[in-house]
Amino acid sequence: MNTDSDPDDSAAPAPALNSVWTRPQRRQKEQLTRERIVAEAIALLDEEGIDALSMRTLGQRLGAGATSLYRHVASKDELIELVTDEVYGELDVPEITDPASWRLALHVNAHSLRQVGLRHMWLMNVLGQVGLNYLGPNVVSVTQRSLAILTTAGFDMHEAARAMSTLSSYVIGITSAEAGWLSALRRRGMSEQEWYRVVGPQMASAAGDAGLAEIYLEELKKDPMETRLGNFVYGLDLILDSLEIRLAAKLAADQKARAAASQ
Amino acid sequence: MNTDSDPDDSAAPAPALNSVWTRPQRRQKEQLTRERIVAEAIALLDEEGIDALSMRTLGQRLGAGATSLYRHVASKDELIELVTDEVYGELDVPEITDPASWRLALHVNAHSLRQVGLRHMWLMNVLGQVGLNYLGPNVVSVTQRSLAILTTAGFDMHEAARAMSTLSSYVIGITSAEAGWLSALRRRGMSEQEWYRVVGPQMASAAGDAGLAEIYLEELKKDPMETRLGNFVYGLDLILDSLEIRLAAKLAADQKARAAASQ
DNA sequence: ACGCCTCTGCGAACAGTGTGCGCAACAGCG
DNA sequence: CGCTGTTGCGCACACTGTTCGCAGAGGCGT
Repeated sequence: MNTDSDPDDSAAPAPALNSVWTRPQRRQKEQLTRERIVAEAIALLDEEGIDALSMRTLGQRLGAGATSLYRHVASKDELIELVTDEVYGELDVPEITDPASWRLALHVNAHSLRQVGLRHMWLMNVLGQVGLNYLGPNVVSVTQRSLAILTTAGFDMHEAARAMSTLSSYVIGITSAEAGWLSALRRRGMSEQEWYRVVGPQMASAAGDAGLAEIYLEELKKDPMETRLGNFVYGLDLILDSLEIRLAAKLAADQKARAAASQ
Repeated sequence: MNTDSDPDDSAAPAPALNSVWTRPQRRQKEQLTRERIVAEAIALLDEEGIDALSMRTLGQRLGAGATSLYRHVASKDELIELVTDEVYGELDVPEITDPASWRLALHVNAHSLRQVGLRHMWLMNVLGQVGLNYLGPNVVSVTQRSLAILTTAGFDMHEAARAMSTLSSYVIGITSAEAGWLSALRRRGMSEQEWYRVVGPQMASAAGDAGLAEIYLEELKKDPMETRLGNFVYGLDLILDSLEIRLAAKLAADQKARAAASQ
């Protein structure tokens, strides 16, 4: 179009410094895919926390522009939905055939959920906000397999759903608190002992009663990670104990009914 | 400075239309205080949800500029902390003298927490994100009084703390899911029945097994609010049952030890 | 080999966000 | 009257999520 000093044959229509060399050869680097985006988002979330996840920084880490992501993901909310489902795939939900092993299976299941929640500290946040609105394949599969544990144990579908709701509410609730606590510590760059030392006196003074502070001071002596695990197991066993009792009662009632029917 | 047609005596130093009448007489309207800010923030949160809370809109509702709020509140996070503590004041934590009435007291306590969480649907979100890092007066007071229920029941401080953690984790977890569910519905402007009708088939097709969808279809027939309350009570009783058993065991052991000591 | 057509990436832009800075107006004091 | 400390706020900055229209590239039919 315009006659510039460039000896190139085909004239550049735009600003002149757009030769073959300066121009980025885009398709060289691997393509942007939904899988790559989700994987990188998880990495970013794990490293920097949920506040650090922005489309621009995520795009940067992928060597792409921010808006390019929208070709593969409709919105940030949808991305979070995808990411959540992906992480749900890490859950360990044992399949059982022997009805008697239901308790162990639930134990493993609960611990697995807690571990995943602590590995990805943003997860519990998201789960709390969303309830059970996400219907990704992994979420659905996990729910089904979890329910299967309880139904093969002998619960009917109705009670199995309620029991599962109780159990996962508890695990999500307590792990959410744990993750929030740990990431708050990380943000401030403190260890748990340091924090207790700082806030213990403050707490003791705020409370006329010394009862609360007493516990905190006691925690100082033990390994905090171990303490939290102990607390988790305490509540878990509380729930499982009750389930065991109800199951026994139900099985006895069923057997009685069957005996009465056959007679 | 400039000679305009205004017969006013004192010349305006800045753009001319700054007379005594156009100038807002600020101190007429009641002052901005931390209490007013917190109260209005709660109102805004309840009406529009947590995403709608911005310093600008909050300032607007108070008839003030956005940055004026920062004279009374250090940051938005601190505001949320204040708001959370304020709402904690709504909780009903019965004080008991008769050790035998612990179960009723915890029942009331748990229901109260759920009600507050449903009244302020943003609360559970915040609680999940934060664990027990907020140390406002109401939060501390509630924690103490909740623990008091369990200690007067006969638990030692250590187990009381664990039991309380279990209980509140469960309530927060399940109420968080419930609130997330309800506010998602409100955002879409659907009733619960409508949603089940839409998503039920989708769910049934995603799951090869029809077990999951079966429950959802069953829910369609009953009052959803009642169903959710039933689910909540189921899990609550699960936990309280176990606590009752442990308490009985502990009391028996204590009595035995006392008898052995006195003999 | 050419033209075309769909797909993918991206720069610019828009409306909003939380928040620091410095200036103006006021209340209460001496 | 002036001084001083408190309170409100306009401006500005660095971000955010998201839309739009354009520019290349790959694949296809002819």
